[in-house]
Amino acid sequence: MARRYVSIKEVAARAGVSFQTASKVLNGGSVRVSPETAARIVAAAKTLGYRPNTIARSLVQRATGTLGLLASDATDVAISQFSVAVEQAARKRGYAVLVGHLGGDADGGQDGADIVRMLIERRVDGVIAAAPQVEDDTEVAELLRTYVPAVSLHHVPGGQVPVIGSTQSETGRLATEHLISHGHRVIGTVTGPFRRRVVRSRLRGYEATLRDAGLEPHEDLMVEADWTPGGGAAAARLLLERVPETTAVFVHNDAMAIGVLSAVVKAGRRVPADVAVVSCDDMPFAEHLTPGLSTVRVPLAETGERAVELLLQSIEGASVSAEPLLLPVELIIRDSCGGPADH
Amino acid sequence: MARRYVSIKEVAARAGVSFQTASKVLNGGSVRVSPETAARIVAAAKTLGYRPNTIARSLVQRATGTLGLLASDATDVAISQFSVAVEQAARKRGYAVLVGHLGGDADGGQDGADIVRMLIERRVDGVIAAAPQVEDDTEVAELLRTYVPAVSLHHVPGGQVPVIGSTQSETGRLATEHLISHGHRVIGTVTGPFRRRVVRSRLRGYEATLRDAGLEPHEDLMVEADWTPGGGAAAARLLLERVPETTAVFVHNDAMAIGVLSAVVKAGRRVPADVAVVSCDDMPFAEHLTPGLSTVRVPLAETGERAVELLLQSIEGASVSAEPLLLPVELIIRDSCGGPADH
DNA sequence: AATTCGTGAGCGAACGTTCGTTCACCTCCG
DNA sequence: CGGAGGTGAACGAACGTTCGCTCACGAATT
Repeated sequence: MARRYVSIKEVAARAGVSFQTASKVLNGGSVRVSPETAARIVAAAKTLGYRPNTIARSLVQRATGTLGLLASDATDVAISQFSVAVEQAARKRGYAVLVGHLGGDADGGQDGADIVRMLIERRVDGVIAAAPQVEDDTEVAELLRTYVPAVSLHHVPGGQVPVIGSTQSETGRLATEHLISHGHRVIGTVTGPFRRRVVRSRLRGYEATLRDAGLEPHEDLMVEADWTPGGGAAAARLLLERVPETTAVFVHNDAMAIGVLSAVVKAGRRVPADVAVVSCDDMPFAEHLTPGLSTVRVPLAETGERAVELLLQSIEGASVSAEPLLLPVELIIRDSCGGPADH
Repeated sequence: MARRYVSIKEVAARAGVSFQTASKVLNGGSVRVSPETAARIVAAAKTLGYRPNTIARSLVQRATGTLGLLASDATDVAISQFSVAVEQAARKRGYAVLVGHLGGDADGGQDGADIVRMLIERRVDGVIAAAPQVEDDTEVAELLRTYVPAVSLHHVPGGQVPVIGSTQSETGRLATEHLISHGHRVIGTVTGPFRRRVVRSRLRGYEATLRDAGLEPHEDLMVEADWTPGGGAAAARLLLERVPETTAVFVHNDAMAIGVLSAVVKAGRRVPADVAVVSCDDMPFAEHLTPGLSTVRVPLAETGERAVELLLQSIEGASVSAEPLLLPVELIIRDSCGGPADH
């Protein structure tokens, strides 16, 4: 209780020097101070328990060494993987991370702009947006454009904010191609919310691949869900009911895949013998589901790191490409799809 | 590029008032200003795109409105659930959250103190520690004790830091009792790292319950793992190999349970018919595993909220109880344990 | 007509730093 | 022995706010 931080002035007084000199020794760079005084200052700082006040420092330097992270409710494992990667990459480079999580998809990302404003008022040096909900939030876009360097994982209406991500249509293509190569002809898909770009891109990949193989995509085969295991289970039930001939499912994330696997089994079918499943993400648990989940690996941790790098460059004034920086995805074959293709 | 924030002085100049008056209107409380001037100031702020600088505000108010969160690598789903809850609870009360994630358990939590120092230098108003790795880190403990109000989810060596959590021994007891009530006599357990207090508490509950039922706990039945699905799978394999008579397993978290389920099945046994499984946490996916995972629900989101409340009280100077605040746990019965007890 | 009061606004100081400049003193050199 | 040069440290200003006090002015009260 009654804790008080000691300021550099008190340290200086104790060491018998001006506070500016103490500042040079304790925090500043080029020293121009005799070893003895320096030692005296350091000793004083130590016995008083001095901790530099970065708030004051930020004020004069006009930089906080802090990055803001706008994340969608990171109960979503994928997002949380990404956030951790971002924070660790940032800290390695001397930056701290201030987070704001949006509420569920339900409230329409209403508070995205509030969070960004909060970050701006706290004068973060840059913002990383990782929230599909803001894909079409023009208010957020406008704030990011005009106030602070930013990088987004998702499309930003109006542009001018660098985007980083993965080739999502490729994700849909890889999964679908693999299922086709196993001889499947009735391939359903359990997706995230249709209005998300990720979802539409993946669907584009899925549909194009089907057409390339001479199969006509059908509405009944595409079931919208909400990224959660429960949603995935419900969607799978619906799919099998609407199109009982379905022999394969492409699921848009691993969390939903958990639910899909369980729903398929509960419907009395075997995976992969009766229904093959391929998903997206490759979360750490995917390998250990029963059966092992085949999934298109999205390099979330790497994306986080690259996002930080990109943002830091942009903070340092480098002008960054308008073209999205896309990291490659990779199909990881396990058991749920029936193993390696056999053609 | 070349973005510059406009300060309140520029707003004031444009509105033709002193900057202190502008401050009163835009950020301050009690107004004492005529409606017309107020309107003029607000208008000027709007056209200039003024955003208050909380850095400067923090400096004079000696409070940042920011909470620090020291979290263990939140790739762990449970921790990430907790962090999200903390951040949302904090923001609801006007606080932002600055996070620091420790590296894997491997590097011994070496950087825990670094993170806390970083938080302190950024002058967070309080710190929430959610990292088992720091359970016996005296340096972190000392920092928390002397510099900043804090609340921890785990024991803090030397005390004086309020602790919040769940009754962990109860967790072990509930799970074990339920398995015994199903008639199981050879009950193994797949645990987190032995050196963690959570683990030891749960083991205490497990052993005590076995003894109460006249069963002698045996070392071979307790297998240490690392909280991950992969670790859980390996541990389960080892357990079934060492004690093939095992008919039930108590797993220390849902992530490992995923691996345990898969390892049991791969060993040619059925869950729950041959081997019953009960776990801890109740993550959103637990319900949707195959079979549905019975698990002792740990109220992580609620714990996060309570942690924030407790911390805020402590920041406001309330002296808080030395006794850990423990939230109740609850056994959720699904299929992996064989359903409700039938005695 | 003299005094009090309230209202609207200005002003100085402080928060804890960093940064660039100035200053005092000593040594060395011609 | 006088000035140049170098070294160690002090000093003033600024960063963008909040907070408490002062001040001018007009209306209301005596």
